[in-house]
Amino acid sequence: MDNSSADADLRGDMNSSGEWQTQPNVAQAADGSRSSGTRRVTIQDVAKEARVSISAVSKVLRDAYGVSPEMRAKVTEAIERLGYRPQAGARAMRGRSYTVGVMLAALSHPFQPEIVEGITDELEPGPYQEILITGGLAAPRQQRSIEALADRQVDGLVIITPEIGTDWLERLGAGLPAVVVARHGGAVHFDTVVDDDRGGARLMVDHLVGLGHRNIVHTSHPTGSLKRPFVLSHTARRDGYVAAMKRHGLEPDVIETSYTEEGGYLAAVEAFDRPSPPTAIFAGADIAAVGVLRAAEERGLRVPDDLTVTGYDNINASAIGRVALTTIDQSGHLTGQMSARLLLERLSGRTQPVHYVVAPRLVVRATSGVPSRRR
Amino acid sequence: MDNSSADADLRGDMNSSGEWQTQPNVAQAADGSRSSGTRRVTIQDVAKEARVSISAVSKVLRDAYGVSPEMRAKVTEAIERLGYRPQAGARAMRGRSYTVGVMLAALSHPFQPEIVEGITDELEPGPYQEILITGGLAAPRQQRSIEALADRQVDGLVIITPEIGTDWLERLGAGLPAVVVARHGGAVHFDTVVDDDRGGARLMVDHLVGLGHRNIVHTSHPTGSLKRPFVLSHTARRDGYVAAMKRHGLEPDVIETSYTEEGGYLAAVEAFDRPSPPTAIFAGADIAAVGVLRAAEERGLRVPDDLTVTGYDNINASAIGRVALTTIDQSGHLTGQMSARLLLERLSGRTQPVHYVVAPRLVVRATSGVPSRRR
DNA sequence: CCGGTGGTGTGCAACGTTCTACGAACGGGA
DNA sequence: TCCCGTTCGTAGAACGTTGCACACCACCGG
Repeated sequence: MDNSSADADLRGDMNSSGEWQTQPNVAQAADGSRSSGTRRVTIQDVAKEARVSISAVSKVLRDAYGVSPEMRAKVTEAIERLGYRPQAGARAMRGRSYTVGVMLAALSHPFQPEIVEGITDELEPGPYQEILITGGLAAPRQQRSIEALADRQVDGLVIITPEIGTDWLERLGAGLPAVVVARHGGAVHFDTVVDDDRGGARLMVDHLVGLGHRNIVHTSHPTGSLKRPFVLSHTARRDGYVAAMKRHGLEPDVIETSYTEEGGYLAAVEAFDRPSPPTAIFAGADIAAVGVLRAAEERGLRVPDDLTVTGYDNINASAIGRVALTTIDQSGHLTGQMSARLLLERLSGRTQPVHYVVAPRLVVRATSGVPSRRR
Repeated sequence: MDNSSADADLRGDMNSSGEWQTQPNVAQAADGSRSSGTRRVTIQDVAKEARVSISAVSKVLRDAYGVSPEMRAKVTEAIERLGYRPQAGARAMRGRSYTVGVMLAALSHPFQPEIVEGITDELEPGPYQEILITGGLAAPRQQRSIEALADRQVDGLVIITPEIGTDWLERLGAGLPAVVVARHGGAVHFDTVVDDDRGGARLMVDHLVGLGHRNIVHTSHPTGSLKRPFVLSHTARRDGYVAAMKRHGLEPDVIETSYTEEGGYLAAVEAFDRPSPPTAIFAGADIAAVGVLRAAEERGLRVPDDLTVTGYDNINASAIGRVALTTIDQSGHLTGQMSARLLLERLSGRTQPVHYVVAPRLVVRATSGVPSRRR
C-alpha cells in the first residue's frame, strides 16, 4: 500500500500497440550469482505484502476452507501486485505438480504432432500443463526420457508409440498414472488408446477389391522386439491386410522394408519385378506411399491408370493437390483428446484400465482407380 | 547386503528378447493415497542402505570434494541397487534443475520440429534435459507457456518465433538465460539465432532473374504487431525480395495473404488476374507455394513451362517427387544446434548478447524454369 | 456466567535436496 | 606429550510450498 511506486511497473495490462505487457516473473538460480539479481517472488513476499501469514496465502491459492472474503481480497491483490506465481517444483514436493508429461518418439514423425495437439486442446481449460519430451526410436533412450519426466514430478504420463517392453510399462503404470498411445494388446496398470489399424487395413483392402484389384501388395515395417499380442500399429495393419485378403479369397503379398520414403521405393521396385506385378500397392504408411509414387514415375507407370497407390496415416503432404493420395485417416487429434481425457480420469482416482479404440476412416483421393485391362 | 533377495528385481539388465529391463523408479503423489503405494526412493533410503549420512550421498551425487574411494563405492552400489534417481524439483529448490525449456509455436509448423531436433542433438551429451511446450500463435498464450516453463524452474529458455513484445522478452531475459530463434533485430538481454531471410529472398530473386523472369510476384504474410526493427522471418523475406527486385531494376509486386495453403492459393488467383500476369510466383513459404501449385493446376498452367513456382523453408513435402519444389533451405537443424550452444554458453556465465545468423541455401528442383516465350 | 461451537487465522513440521559448518580421527613434527 | 594440519564424515539450515493441529474470537444456549 505504502510502496506503490515500486510496484508500478509490475502490473499487467495491454498497451496501445496491442502488445501484452505483463511483467515476466522469472526464476533465478538460488546461488544468486547470475546476472541482475531479481529474485523470484515467493509466497513469503506475498504474505508480507498482504500482512498475513504464509498459511493464509497458501489457503487462498488452494481455495481451501476457512478464508474470509476480506482475506481473499487482500491476498489476491497482493498476488496481483507482485506478479506472484507458485513454483511448481516446490509445490510438487508436497501435493501435485499439475504437470503431465508427454513422451513422443520424434517430432518429425507424421501424426505424432497431431496427437499432441489433441492432448493440448483437451488439457487447455483445466489446471494441468503438459510438457513434451522426445524419446527417439529406440527403447533405452525412450526409457531415459520417461524417467526424466518422472524425475520432474509429473502427475501423469502420455506415452506415444513406445518401443519399450510391456512389463516395464506395467511397472511404470503401477506407480504413475499413464496412458499409452498406439500400442495394441491391453494392459493392467495403464490405459491405452489405439487406432483400429486392423480395421483400417480392412477398409483399404475392401476399397481396392471393390475397384476390381486382385493383385495387391502391402509394404510393411520391421516388427521390432515386442512380443505378441503387444504390437505396434504397423504389425496390426499387416495383420488386417492379410486377414482381409484371405477373406476375399486373395493371396496376401507383404514386402517388408520400412515406413520411409526409401522403404516404399525399394518395396515398389521389388514388387514391379514380380512375375505378375501388382495392380495396386497399399503402403503401410503415407510416407512409404510417396516412395512408391517415385518408383512408379521412374518406371513410367501412370497413377492411377497403370498402378493404384494408397497409404495410411493421412499426413499433411497427402492432401496437397500434386500428391492427392488415397489413404486412411486415423484422427490423431481425437486420439490425443481421448488419451488426455483418460489420463485426467486416472488422475482423479480411476484405477481399472480402459482401452479405447479410435475408428479409422477411408479417404479416397486421386491415386486409386480401377485396374487397367492390360495386365 | 543382507537383504539381497528383496532387491533382485530392481537391478537393470537386458533380457534375452532384447527388451530393456531396468526397474522404473516412479514418482508417487505425496499423499500416498494413489494405487499401489510404491514410494519413490529418496536420498534418505540410499543413505540408510549404504549406512552413511545423507550428506555423504549428496556429496557422491555431486562429485564433491571429500569422499574416500570406499565411500564412493558403497554409495554408488546402494544407488544402483535401489535404482535411485534424484528428484529434479527438490534439486532445483537449491541449485539448478538441469532443465532447459523450449517454447515453440506449433508442432505442425513446418520447420520448428527440425529446430527442436537440432537442440536435442546438441544437448544430448550434456547434463541438461530439454522439455518442450507449445505456445500457439498468439502472444498471450505464448507468454503463459513461457511462464509455465519458468514455474517449472528451467535453468534457461529457447524461444522459437515468439509473437511477444520485445520489452517483455528483454525483461524475461534479464532474469533467465534465454535464446530467441527467428526474431530479427538484436537484443540486450538474450541471444538470437536467425536465418538470413533477406539474403535467402535475394538468392531466390537472383535465381529467378537469372532464368529470365522479370515479372515476379511474392506472396507474404501479415506483419503482426511487432514494431520494426524487431521483425519475424516473413517480414525480412519480403524486405529482401523488394530490395533484390529493385537492385535488378524490376518492380516489386507483393500480395499479402498468409503462410498457408489457402493463402498461397488466393494469392495466386489474384496474381493470375493481373493485367500482365507474372511468369514466376515466389511464395514466402513452401506451404503457400503448394497452394499456388493448386491454383496453377486449376487454371491449366503447366509448371514450370507456363509458370515458375518457388517457395521458402524446404519443408519435407517439398522434396517428394510429385512436388519437387524449388525453395530455400534454412537448415533448421543447424539453427537448433546453434541456439542450444548459445544457451549453454549463457548457462555457464556469459552475459553479453550474441546474435547468430544462419546462411540460407538455394535448392533448385523441378518447379522453376525459363519463362515461356508466349507471355 | 460458563462451556460449547463454528468460523478464521497462524505455527510448524514435513517434502527431497544442497552445501556450509563443524567435529572426529589420524599422522607427523617439535 | 602437545599441537597442528589434513582428510573424511555428519549435522542441520535452507529452498518454497502444503496442510494438519491448534489458538483465538465471537456468539449462543443453558
